[in-house]
Amino acid sequence: MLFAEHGVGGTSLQMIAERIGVTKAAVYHQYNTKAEIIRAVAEAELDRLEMVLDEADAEGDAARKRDAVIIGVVDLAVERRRQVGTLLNDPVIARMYSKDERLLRVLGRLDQLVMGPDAGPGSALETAMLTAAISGAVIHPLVAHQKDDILRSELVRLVRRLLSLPV
Amino acid sequence: MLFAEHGVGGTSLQMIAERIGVTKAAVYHQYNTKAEIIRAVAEAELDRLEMVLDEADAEGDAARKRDAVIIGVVDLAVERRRQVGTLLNDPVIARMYSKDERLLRVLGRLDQLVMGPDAGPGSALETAMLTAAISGAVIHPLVAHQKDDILRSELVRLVRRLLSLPV
DNA sequence: GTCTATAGAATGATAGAC
DNA sequence: GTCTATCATTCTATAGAC
Repeated sequence: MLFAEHGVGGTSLQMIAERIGVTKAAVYHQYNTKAEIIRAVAEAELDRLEMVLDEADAEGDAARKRDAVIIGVVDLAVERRRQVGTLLNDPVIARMYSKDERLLRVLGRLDQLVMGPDAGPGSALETAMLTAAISGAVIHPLVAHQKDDILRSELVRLVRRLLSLPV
Repeated sequence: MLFAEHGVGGTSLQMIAERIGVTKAAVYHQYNTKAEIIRAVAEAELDRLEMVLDEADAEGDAARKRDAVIIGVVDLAVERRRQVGTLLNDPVIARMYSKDERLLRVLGRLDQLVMGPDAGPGSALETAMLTAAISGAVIHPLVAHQKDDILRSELVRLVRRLLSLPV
């Protein structure tokens, strides 16, 4: 993904068109502005996260929902290392979505699923740290070379420890 | 900081010059290329991190070093929320420093100080998660509004939990 | 839908005066 | 050291042919 390679602000429509294999004009036929492209990419990533939440929410009780969402989010982050980090960390997207109600709603749902229905308002920091830890760890210089399956199991273990859950 | 606001790739020399209050030509008198500016900013941030490590290393035993580095890194991240995230997450800097020996050496030192002298190679992921969690949490949408002092104490508490340390 | 061609602004970088 | 002026290139975006 180009946004993850050069940052959103450092990616031009020329690059995007060349990567796809068409001209700029063809890209502009699908999207009217660069902002629209950014939005489409961010929304697609949010779709994936929401699917993970939906699947977890289909579980029976709160504990199973929580376990499912932890595994699901870790899987998503490992599978799409760079993209998840871009969504959460790129300053252009951050500015675009700082007041976006969908992003806040999805993060709120994640918070509820992870921390349980009786979570107070103080749980936000814990959830923030959780998502930051996962999305940041998978692209960290110290971990860049790590194999997917080892990364997955270790991340789940550390996340559970962060949440004071039994491993 | 402009790099934190628009990303490194999305920041132009025009913007930098205007922010300082001079012309582009004046900036080019100090730095020969844009890459040189990026490097200077990243090095300054690394300097700060290394100073924190130096102070922690001056403590007596391993446990005190570890406690000092946790508090120092959290303080640094809260004090410079955006900048720390930029150094660790911006793809342009990441590419520039992916094979930089100084960055790897500093992160290695951090790993040693946090995990102790008897830490195995598996500790890298734990340290990666730690730095990612701290640097990512402080700029997270769910936490952006949080006051500095509360953020500081809560982060230290959660970091210690992540490391299985007594709070 | 995709192309060529182009407009007008912004980009990184340089030359030369003060 | 800082300025104005400029260079070649690239940028976002549009017009119009096929």
